[in-house]
Amino acid sequence: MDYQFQKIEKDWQKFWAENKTFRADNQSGKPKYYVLDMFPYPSGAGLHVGHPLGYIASDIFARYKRLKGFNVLHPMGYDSFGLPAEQYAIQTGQHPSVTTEDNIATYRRQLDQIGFSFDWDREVRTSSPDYYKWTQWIFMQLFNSYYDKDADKAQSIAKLVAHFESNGSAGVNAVCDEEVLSFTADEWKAFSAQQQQAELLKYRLTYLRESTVNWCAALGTVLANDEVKDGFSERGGYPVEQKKMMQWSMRITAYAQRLLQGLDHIDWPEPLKEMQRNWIGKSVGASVRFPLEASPKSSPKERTSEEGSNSLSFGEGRGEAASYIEVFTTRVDTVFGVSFLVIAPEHELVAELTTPGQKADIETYIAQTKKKSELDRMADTKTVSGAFTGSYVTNPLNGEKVPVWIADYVLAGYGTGAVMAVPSGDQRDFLFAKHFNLPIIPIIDIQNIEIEADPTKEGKYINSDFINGLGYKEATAAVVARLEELGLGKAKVNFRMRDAIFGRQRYWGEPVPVYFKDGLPYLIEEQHLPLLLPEIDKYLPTESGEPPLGRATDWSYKAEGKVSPIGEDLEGAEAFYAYELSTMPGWAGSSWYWYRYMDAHNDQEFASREAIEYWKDVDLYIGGSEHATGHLLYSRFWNKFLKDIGKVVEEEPFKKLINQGMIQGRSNFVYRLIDEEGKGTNTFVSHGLIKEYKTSPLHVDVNIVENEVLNVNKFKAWREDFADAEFILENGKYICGVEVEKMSKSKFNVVNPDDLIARYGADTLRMYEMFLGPLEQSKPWNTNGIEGVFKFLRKFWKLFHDADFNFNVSDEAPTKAELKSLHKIIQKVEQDIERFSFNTSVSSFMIAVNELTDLKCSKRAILQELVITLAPYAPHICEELWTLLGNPAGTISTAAYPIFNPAYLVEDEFSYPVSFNGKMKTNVSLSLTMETADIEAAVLANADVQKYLDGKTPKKVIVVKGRIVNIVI
RNA sequence: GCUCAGAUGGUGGAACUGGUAGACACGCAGGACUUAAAAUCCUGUUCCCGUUAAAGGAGUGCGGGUUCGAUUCCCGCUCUGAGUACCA
Repeated sequence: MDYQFQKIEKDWQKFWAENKTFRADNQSGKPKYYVLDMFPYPSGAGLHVGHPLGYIASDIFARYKRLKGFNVLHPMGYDSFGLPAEQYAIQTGQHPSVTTEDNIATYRRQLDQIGFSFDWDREVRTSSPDYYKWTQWIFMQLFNSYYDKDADKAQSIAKLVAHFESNGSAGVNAVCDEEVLSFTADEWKAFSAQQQQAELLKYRLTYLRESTVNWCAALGTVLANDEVKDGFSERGGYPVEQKKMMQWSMRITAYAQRLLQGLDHIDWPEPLKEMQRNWIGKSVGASVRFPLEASPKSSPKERTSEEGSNSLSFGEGRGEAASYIEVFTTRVDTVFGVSFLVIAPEHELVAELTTPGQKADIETYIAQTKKKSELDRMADTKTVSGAFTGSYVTNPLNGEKVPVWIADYVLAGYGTGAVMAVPSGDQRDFLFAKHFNLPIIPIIDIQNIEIEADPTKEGKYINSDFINGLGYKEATAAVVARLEELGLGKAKVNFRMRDAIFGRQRYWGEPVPVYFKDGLPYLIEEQHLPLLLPEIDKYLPTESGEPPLGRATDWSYKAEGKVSPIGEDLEGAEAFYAYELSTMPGWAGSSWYWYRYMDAHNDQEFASREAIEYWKDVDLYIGGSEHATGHLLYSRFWNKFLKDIGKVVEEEPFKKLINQGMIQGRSNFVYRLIDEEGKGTNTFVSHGLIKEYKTSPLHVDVNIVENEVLNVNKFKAWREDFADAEFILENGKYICGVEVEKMSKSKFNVVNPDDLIARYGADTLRMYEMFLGPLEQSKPWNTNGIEGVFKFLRKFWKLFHDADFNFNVSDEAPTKAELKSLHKIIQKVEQDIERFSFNTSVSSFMIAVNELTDLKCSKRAILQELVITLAPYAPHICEELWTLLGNPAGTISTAAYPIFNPAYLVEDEFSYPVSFNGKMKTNVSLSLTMETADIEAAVLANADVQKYLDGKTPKKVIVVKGRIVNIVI
């Protein structure tokens, strides 16, 4: 039979499913290997040809590892909570779970067609209650934990309570809100339960607080920083504004240092690690307090907690007048160059600092900055603007009077929202000083500040009191020491990363397992998990602007017992408490899912101890780099937390990570002829001739174009108005234009894997996706060339068959040449897979099959091994041939990868390339056992070489044994 | 602006540690088979000069450098893509 891929592929996919060929066991004598793909959000559009790229690569790797004797865990699931299903629900009234279900069915069908070796018994769906029960459970553990800086890990909140009970707040070194109370043990005990709860909330790893959020009115929800691009929502492109809201947050900043350090120990692409480093944004510097002019010197040592908190930290606490402004600086050595202070327009002290005389100015300026959108503010970095408050602070080291300004180049969200301006060393301060005529004080002898600021660290200090004459390092140390002595500053590490907002005003997400009592949040009891998403009448905010869950009629909790059903006797109604109305964000379910695969059906734990200790972590994770600062950071955070509380064993979840490149679209164009009146005609000009005519380009469906040649008949059938289109051809063909764009329906450049599989089969698709180029490189999809891979598989099939397609394999002993071809490919594929260079192994397979075809090789000894090496790439055809070779069905998946024998590659002769001054001219074939001196003599004696020498004596002859001869003349 | 990645034939790409640049495939051209087409097979295909062959010259974004020898290493520049954006 000819290569009948459709039948073969269907048969084997059925066989794998029925026999659970790829089921992984949680115990095995084999070493474990965990290959994970980033699970997809099941969108309504289904898979396009770009999606499976990473899945194919990981599948090849997983299948290869099985052949290499590993117990491989290779699961797949769905990140099935998300906005699109909800948007669709709003439009159609259809429950998101219904559309999600449908979309998953489509995904599953498409995935199955490609022949992946997933263990489907372990499938997870983040929107399934069996799954989100454990997402909620992890949330509860976070709520019940705080970060102890001395132990440098998360600890049970009970431990903190015990500390408060015996020692009060003294000696607590924890990551917390900036405004925590100082109290004794007795005072703590005297607090009401409510006061205690309010205080503990300031320490919990997930907590509620009023924060400035990215509010997207069009989507009706808040967005995480990584979901906002240039002031617009990443999804949909709607405007995003800053708004203050009560929000659940995750204290990820507690882990900033560990998240940073962990990067040094994982095998991830360097650019991705760099992105995380930038996102975390560690800067080492100092905090410095500038006392306010009029007020008496503060006694700042009483403050309990600003350390480690990343948030704004102003004043002495609530209700009291501030006595200083705190700034963060990375150049504390330049403190004698401070000629003014700048605080953000949103800074808490602005009103207090503004003198009556300056009030009008300041108010005008604030109004002006408020009007500017986030986008304008970012785009416009050149215009200098600001206003003087009228107040002064004192330089803590030289007592000089320093004016306080406000300006929008200082961001409220970073550091303390205030900077000490050193115009001689900082370009922004320099421009500001020039613009407003403020003094610019040189502080380093070699500084050149004629035209711009000079941030040098070289040279000696001048105009700088006790550090005059010192160098950078000593000066910094001396200034910090003096500030500490004065109690007006200290060395400080600042992180740019903020705590992550953990709530969406949306329906289609995990409910937060929290109810409210007297305005404070409490966890529901663990036995009541999962807290199921309630049914609601429509998926919109309530009339009063509450999130959609506010529409649920029975959305409350009875602490001692059960969830209140509607219409229940209202006796004891005061014991029913309202649930949280927001739901968890998209990243909640994806921040731990790799553990659920380890033990997907466990209803006692998120995964059993045994399963976690066996599988430990993900050995290879493949996915897109777009998740660099979202999913991949949050997952590392949750993993570290789970490690801290002893639930998992590894500090980092993903040992090795590979980013597959994005597949871009490749659009084709036709060119409509424009007539004299400037109107479009129904005549189309071939691309090569468009310079001679007036035309306008028009996207054309790439599926009716082959090798840039338009199928004219299909084009006429494509759209009614083209039915009687006419064409101006070149060489009898209509050639289309080409452009690389995003793959999207509106550009008619979407290529569907289903169509390609129907035409060429999954094995061809798999190999072609790999053949396209290096996995990590982004590239446009181009179906041109898929024929080459298809031909290769047919040729491969033919090796096992005679001219009439009868299966025909001989048991003759292989020749040296055949063994050489085989072992070349065994070695090559092994090396290529280990370095994830799948495209080069496809070429090598082609070379091997070409060679064996030329050798007319049909020997079992060769082909049986070749089939195993190809099986990870083209599993269906290999299963079929493996069975035809007489092996039990399905056993190729666990066959042993052939052992490479270098002896078969040993050559005794080598054709030395001989170059003259580095330019290759001729070859001389010599024995590989020859020594350098003999090679030189033999080469020089060669007739061709003599000809090139043309009687000249070589100046030098370089001989590299087994490689090259270079003659210098 | 900063950070990172990249630039090789008509196209996708290969060349792994500095050692024959262009493997493999597409496309194109020519040929075989065929009444014809499709399919299949064979040959050629970096560019320039050359009637063919030979011979010669140029050549991995641009300009320099190191080296017997550079796509590979170093310096400077241009362009493309990604991330980030007044981070004090």
